[in-house]
Amino acid sequence: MVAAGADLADEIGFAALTMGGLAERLGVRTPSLYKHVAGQEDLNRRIAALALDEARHTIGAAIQGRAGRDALRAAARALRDFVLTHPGRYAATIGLDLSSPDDPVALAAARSLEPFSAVLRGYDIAPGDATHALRALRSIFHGFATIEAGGGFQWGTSTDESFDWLVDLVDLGLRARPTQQSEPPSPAPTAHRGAPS
Amino acid sequence: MVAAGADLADEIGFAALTMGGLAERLGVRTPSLYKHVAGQEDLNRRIAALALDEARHTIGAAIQGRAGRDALRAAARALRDFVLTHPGRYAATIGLDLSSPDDPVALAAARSLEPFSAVLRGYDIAPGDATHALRALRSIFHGFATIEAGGGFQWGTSTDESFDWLVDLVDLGLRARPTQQSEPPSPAPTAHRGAPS
DNA sequence: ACACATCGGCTAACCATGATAGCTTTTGGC
DNA sequence: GCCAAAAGCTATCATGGTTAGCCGATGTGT
Repeated sequence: MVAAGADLADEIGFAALTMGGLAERLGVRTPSLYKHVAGQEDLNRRIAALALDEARHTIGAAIQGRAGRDALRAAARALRDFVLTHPGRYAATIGLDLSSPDDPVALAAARSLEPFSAVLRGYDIAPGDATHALRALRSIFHGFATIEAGGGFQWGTSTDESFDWLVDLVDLGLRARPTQQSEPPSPAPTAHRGAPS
Repeated sequence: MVAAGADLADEIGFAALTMGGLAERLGVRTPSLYKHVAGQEDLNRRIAALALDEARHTIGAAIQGRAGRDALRAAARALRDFVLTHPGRYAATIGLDLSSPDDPVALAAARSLEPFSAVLRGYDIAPGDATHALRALRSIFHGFATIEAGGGFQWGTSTDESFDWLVDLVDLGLRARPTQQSEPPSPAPTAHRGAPS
């Protein structure tokens, strides 16, 4: 049922998703939905959790076997494709209340950054800068994808080209940064936990 | 009245802005508002236009007398400050319908990019890449500011530091890009019109 | 076979909000 | 003081989220 809501949101826009609309889509009366979700807020959060997990899996699959700029490119493209093909789902993930750290949505949000964390392992980032770098990647590609999905880029210039240009910009910036001196004594950060940013 | 709506949106969040709430704030009954705006949609767009103009002026003032990285930093900080101090106004500017090119909101949106266009004149960007670079700056700082304003950055790590790190990343990326060969024969792009992206 | 708990649906009703119609009051120029 | 425009009001309606309380189907333990 949450999946049906997510599909409907992708079709008509997340802001236009109503309990009545979803009930109609399911061939059911509105109050029946309350046997499955606690209300619209609950529905929205479940769609968000679904979207975050789907995005993580898709992006994770896209970077398999890649590293460095290839991985960055693949991850960024996978995110962009996800947002363009599932704008409603993705919109559900914006502006969530994440204050309860063990809430399923907050966990999904934290885990959704794992692929980007993996991408950063292909660059020479000082351990103390890991959070900054992760926040940077997230901001950058979230920003592009949401503006593009919202029709914010006017003009004829190809957004595909702009996107590739942006990926190159980020790759160059990550490399141009003064490299950290040799290997730190402590073991490299392991992957057992995606760092929430 | 639009300004009162913008202030209220900053206080309670743009999504929570209602005609009834604004009427109460103004000490007036709801239908009276319809003598001034055509409806909620119209109110939202007017708030968006106000916000875009205010942001443009604030960012424009911040980059006066600066160039290169200083200008980039100043512009990015001014945008971030604007979003953090006026989250409701800024949220009104997201996802606007810009399909009518001579609509006041579309004009304000196009003009709002002028300061970033000016910042880019401090870098050696090939003319054909101007739109890409402008879209990049917009995506990057929009992304960071909206995620931060929405409480999306968890953890204790300072968002101030992350922001400065991001600005450096962009500056380095813009400089590391293979430089265009010498001066183009045509005159440098003038400032008389901000390029909508 | 039967009692019954559970699940998932229903109708009816309520409340908040956006919107419109039509009337009244305020106000400012003459 | 007159009058038209500006700005307010009450009354009313539609939509959408939500709750309460009821009903039928299903499946299980005795």
